[in-house]
Amino acid sequence: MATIKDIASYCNVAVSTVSRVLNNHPDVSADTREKVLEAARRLHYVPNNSARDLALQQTDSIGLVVRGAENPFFMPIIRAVEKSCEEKGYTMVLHQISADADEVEEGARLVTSKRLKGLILLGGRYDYTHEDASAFGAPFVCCTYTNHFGDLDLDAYSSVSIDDKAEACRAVKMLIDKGHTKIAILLDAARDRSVSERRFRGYCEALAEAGIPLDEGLVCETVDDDMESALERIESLIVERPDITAIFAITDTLAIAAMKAVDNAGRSIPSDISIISIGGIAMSLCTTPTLTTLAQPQALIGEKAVEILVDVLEKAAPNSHIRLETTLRPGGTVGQVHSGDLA
Amino acid sequence: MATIKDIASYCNVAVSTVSRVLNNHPDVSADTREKVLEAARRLHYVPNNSARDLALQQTDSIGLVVRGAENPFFMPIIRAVEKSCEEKGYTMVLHQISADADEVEEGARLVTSKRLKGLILLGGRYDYTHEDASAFGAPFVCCTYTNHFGDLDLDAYSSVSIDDKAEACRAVKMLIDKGHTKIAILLDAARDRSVSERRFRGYCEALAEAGIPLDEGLVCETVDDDMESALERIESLIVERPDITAIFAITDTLAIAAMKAVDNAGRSIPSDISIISIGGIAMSLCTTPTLTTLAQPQALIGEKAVEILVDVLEKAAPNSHIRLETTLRPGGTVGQVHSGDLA
DNA sequence: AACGTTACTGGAAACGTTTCCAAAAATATG
DNA sequence: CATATTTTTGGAAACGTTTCCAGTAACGTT
Repeated sequence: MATIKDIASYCNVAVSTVSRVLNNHPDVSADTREKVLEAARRLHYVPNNSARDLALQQTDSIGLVVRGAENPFFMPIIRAVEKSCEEKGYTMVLHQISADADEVEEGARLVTSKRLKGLILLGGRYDYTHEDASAFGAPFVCCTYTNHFGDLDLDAYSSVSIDDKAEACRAVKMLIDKGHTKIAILLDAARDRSVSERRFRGYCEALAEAGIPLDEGLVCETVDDDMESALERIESLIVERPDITAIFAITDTLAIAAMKAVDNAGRSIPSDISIISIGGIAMSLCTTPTLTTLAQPQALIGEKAVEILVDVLEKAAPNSHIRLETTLRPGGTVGQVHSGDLA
Repeated sequence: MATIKDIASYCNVAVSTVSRVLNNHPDVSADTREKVLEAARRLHYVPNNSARDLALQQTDSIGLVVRGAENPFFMPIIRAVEKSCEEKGYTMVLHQISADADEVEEGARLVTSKRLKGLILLGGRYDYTHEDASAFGAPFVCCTYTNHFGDLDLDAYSSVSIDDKAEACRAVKMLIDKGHTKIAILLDAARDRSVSERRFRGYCEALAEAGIPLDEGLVCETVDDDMESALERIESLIVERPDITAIFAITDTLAIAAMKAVDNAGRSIPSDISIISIGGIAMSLCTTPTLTTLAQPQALIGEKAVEILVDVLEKAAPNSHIRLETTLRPGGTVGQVHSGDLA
């Protein structure tokens, strides 16, 4: 493995000169530059990142902390993050955390132990503070809607996300427009300060606008990272509340579990029960009937997250918050409310 | 950020002593050890990996190269790999490659540029050579069945996998036992030298044993990383060959696409067409009917892969090949062949 | 021709570890 | 108690970069 020193002695120049060439520093003559590059090629020089990082007191690693990565929804995002990192010369370090882990604590540990330059958070909260930001000790981007909250420290970090509340509201309204009033909502994990909570708010808003009172019995919380338990939980909801005519699932995964649960209960979709969700995973194209979902631009989320982070890192750009939109992917799971239920 | 030097001056000992304590070297007295550890705690010492790696001329990174990571099947494996790496003090570096990329080339590039200590391959070929192994420049474990081929260099690398051929044979036999003879097979990507090919061989073997001739018209190759095109491809198969009564899909994802295709064609499962696959993804519990599949021990694959690799790395253990078994997850997609089709 | 610029280059220190070797201290042996 | 042995410690070099500072060379300007 050739080193800079090897190149230097090979070319009869100083180590510092070689380093300058390799880093495209301006103060070096054209012919020595050529000579050095030629030698580097000839000797198959590969830079030693450890040494570089040590000298520069840095790393080229960006951490991707994801909660609930078994959710297929995240995979395209992870892929996009990795690809974008690669393109910009960074290394993505993936770290999955369990549902009940504290992402700030884990993230902070990661940043110091792996000397990460920045962090991207998937599936975390929406309300980080300056305190959290300084706990991390590195800039971070969270992929959860964070804007428009008066009490948040929006300049402490960046975010890339859809407007969870608005999109949820949109989804539920589509059900209401079809005449549904008994609309259940499927939430994952703790509702508190998460995507779950924002979408729940959207659900509430849509109901409120339509003058439908919130029925706590229609609110169903499950644990997302376990399909079986989710299924169980939804099944009992459907049995307990036979008056349900529609379900809004906050993720495709939950929607798919719900479809199964509905089927298990001997009801059919969409004639008995309509289902809509937010997500856009590939698998939802293959349910029967095809799942009606508000599809998020998954790859774009990943790309934008890296873009923002790198700007903050390299250009000292201010933190920013990007809002993306979903696109309705019409399927066959939403129908007019059954006439018998209207009575 | 406290360094070893800080600890040394704080304790009035030499830098080398501190290093020894931190690395659990034996030659250090109990009380200095205690004193140093106390100081380390007090000063919030975090080791600098770059420096460590530089001195040791190594990295603690293990590369996970995965082809087709959009397949939800891989996610639990990825997670297990990350977890195991963490536990053993390594960092997993995930790298996704496209369907047509050469994993040896990509892997080799990765090993030098990121100075990886070892490699784990997901979704690659089954027939690596000594040449490939030395191209990598680091030990590697592939998660594809590799054993029992006379012409392979089995001591050049390790593997962890189910016996693809045997398991495929088992699956197809289950269909044959139900009276099916017109059994289609769904393969992803290029059949050549991949999991796909091994499972195809199992399919052939089962047919041969039952005296059923291979019908090339029942062999359907798709591209796995695109649900839509897979769906399309399978739909036309079903239309072209209305005599099909059963489908063996080599992955759950393909099976789910097939279920949709069958439904689109107005046929029903399992009364018209039976489906079985190899996989075990969580989502397959939520299809209607529930997918009958031979479930792989996903987490175990990841754990074992890391275990083997670390043994090779740390204890210079010889390369080894681990075979795991699937467990039948009975669903509702396999039924007796329809009497009308028996004629 | 002397000088001041500018363009380029080399030397050396620094980054935070590990590890070899030698020295010092502690302990055992006669 | 002197010596031999073992245990524990310190000093210094090394890992491969980057970068600051000083120095040389080339060049134009008066």
